[in-house]
Amino acid sequence: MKIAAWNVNSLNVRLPRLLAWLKKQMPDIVCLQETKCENTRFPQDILLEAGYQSCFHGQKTYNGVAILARREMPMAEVLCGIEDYDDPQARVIAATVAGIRVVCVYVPNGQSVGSEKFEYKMQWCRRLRRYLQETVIQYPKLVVAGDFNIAPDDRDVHDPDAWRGQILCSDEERAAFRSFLALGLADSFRLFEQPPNVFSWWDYRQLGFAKNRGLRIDHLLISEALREQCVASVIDRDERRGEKPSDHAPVMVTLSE
DNA sequence: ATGGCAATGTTTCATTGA
Repeated sequence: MKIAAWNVNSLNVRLPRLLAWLKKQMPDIVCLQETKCENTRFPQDILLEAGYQSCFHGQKTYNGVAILARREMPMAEVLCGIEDYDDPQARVIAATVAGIRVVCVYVPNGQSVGSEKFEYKMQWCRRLRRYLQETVIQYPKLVVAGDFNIAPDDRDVHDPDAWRGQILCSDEERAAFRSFLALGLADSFRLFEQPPNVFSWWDYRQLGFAKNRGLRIDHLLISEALREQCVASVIDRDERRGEKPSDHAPVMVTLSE
C-alpha cells in the first residue's frame, strides 16, 4: 500500500504531470494540496479514467484539497474541513480507504512570524491538533498527509542559520508540529535512515532547485497502529525536474499488507 | 533593502505563496 501527498500548485496546470506520475508510481492513495479548483470544475472523470476515484474540497484561486484512491478501493466517510471549525479556507479533507483513515491537510503558510496570517496559522494548528486527537481515538489506523508548511528541525532546512526563527522554521511552528507527534503520530520520513539534504520544496526563484536550496515541509504522519507496517518513506525529487513542475515534490510512504 | 518565479483573476498589474 503506497500513500502519497503532493502540493500540486494548481491541479489544472499540473493535471498532465499528475496523470503521468500516477501511471509511473501507481500509488494507492494520493492526498493533493493547492488544487486551486472549485468543486464543479474538479477533473473527476479524467481521474476515474486513469483508475482513481476522488473526493475534493475546493475553492476559487486559493487552497483546495483532494484525496484520490484506486478505483477498486471503496472510499467512505468523507469529511470536509476540521470538525467544529468554520474555516472559510478549503484546507482539510478526510476519508476512510482500506480501513485506514486518511486526513489530507494544507496548513496555512503564515507569511511572516508575528503577522496576522501567522496568528491564523497558529490558531489553525491548535484546531487541527484537537481534531486529530479525536480522530486517532475513533480511527487508530490514521495517516495525516500533506503540506504542513513547517520544517520540523534544522536537518530539514538547506541553510538553518539563515532560516532560524523565520517563517516555516520558527520555534512556535516547530512546537505545533511536535504537538501533532505528541498524539502518537510519527514523521514517517524519520523512521528510516535518510541521506542529508533531502527536501520537499524549493523556491522557483534563484535556481533554488538546481542549488538544492530547499525545505522539507511536506509530511506523512502515521499513527502507532500503522508503525509496524511502515517499510519506507521517500520524497520523489525527480518530479521537481523538467517542464512546469510544482514547487513541491511528492512524498510517499509504503505500508506492508 | 529588494526582487527574484509561478499561478490566478481582480488580467497588461496586484496578490499570494514559502
